[in-house]
Amino acid sequence: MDSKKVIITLIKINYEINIQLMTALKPYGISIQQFNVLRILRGQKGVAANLSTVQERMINKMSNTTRLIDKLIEKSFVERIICKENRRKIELFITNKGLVFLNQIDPVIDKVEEKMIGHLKNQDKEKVVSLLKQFDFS
Amino acid sequence: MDSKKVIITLIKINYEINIQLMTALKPYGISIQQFNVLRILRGQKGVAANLSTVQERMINKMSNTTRLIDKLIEKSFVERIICKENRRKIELFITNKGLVFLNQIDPVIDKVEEKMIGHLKNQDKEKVVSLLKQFDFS
DNA sequence: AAACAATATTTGTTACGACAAAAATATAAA
DNA sequence: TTTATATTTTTGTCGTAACAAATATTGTTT
Repeated sequence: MDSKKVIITLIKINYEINIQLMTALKPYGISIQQFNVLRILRGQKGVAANLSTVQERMINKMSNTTRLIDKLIEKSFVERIICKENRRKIELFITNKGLVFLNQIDPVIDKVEEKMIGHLKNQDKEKVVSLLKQFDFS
Repeated sequence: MDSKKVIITLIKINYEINIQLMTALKPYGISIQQFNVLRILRGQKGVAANLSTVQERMINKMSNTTRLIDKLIEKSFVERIICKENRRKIELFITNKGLVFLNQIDPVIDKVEEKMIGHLKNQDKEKVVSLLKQFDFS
């Protein structure tokens, strides 16, 4: 099989996944990127996160995290404080409002994900992941 | 296995693929999207393509094809003529310069694709594709 | 023909990714 | 201490995606 075909298939599937996720989030007025940043901040469990910490955990490392977080602050889902020990750094927290919002959305996303691949056998899901991890990006 | 893990893995792999392709194209001053439009136009083998034809064949159907093509016209890789029979339509052609350019880039992309998954067994490539096609986006 | 609907493309807006450069602060070296 | 270097975040710019609305043209109906 042509390598090109595999790549194109994967890119198309990714595109479809994105559409599904976007569509599910749309009624809630939040983008996938903002949603992911919120999830990262929730994962901190009250511990402050620096911008760089968030950035490391994001999929798109080159995105502009400052402005993504600006949007979340506008919505009062996130708070930004200047770090006392090192004033170059900032400290980011998810607010209560952000937590409530996120908890509301989680099942929506879970449902979309299950719809997309919930019918796959466990063995098949593991096979996809193991095959994808064999891709070489060195 | 968690469906979420499969989805996230796929999104991350797609991200890496994009980086590899982008990096390969960068020295040539062209984006993946522009490159793909050029390939679509080459596939026409001299037959004019309408904007809508190009759009149908693109992966990102919602992208702004008009402006993507504007960029290619600036580079003299594409020509745009208003269709005589139906002046709402436009006719798009890849130029000779565009063809030469594309032929120069093809092997570069092929090489990147081979580097990423050329080492996979034929059977494994087919397995990935067949598993990915089982995803449900209805 | 005039009005209306359908089709094809363009334009405008918002959000984000990629990336370079600037700004602010901290740390280390001379 | 002054200078240089490193770190962290912010800002600016461009390209593109998503999407709505506008425009132009054609086709259809009355």
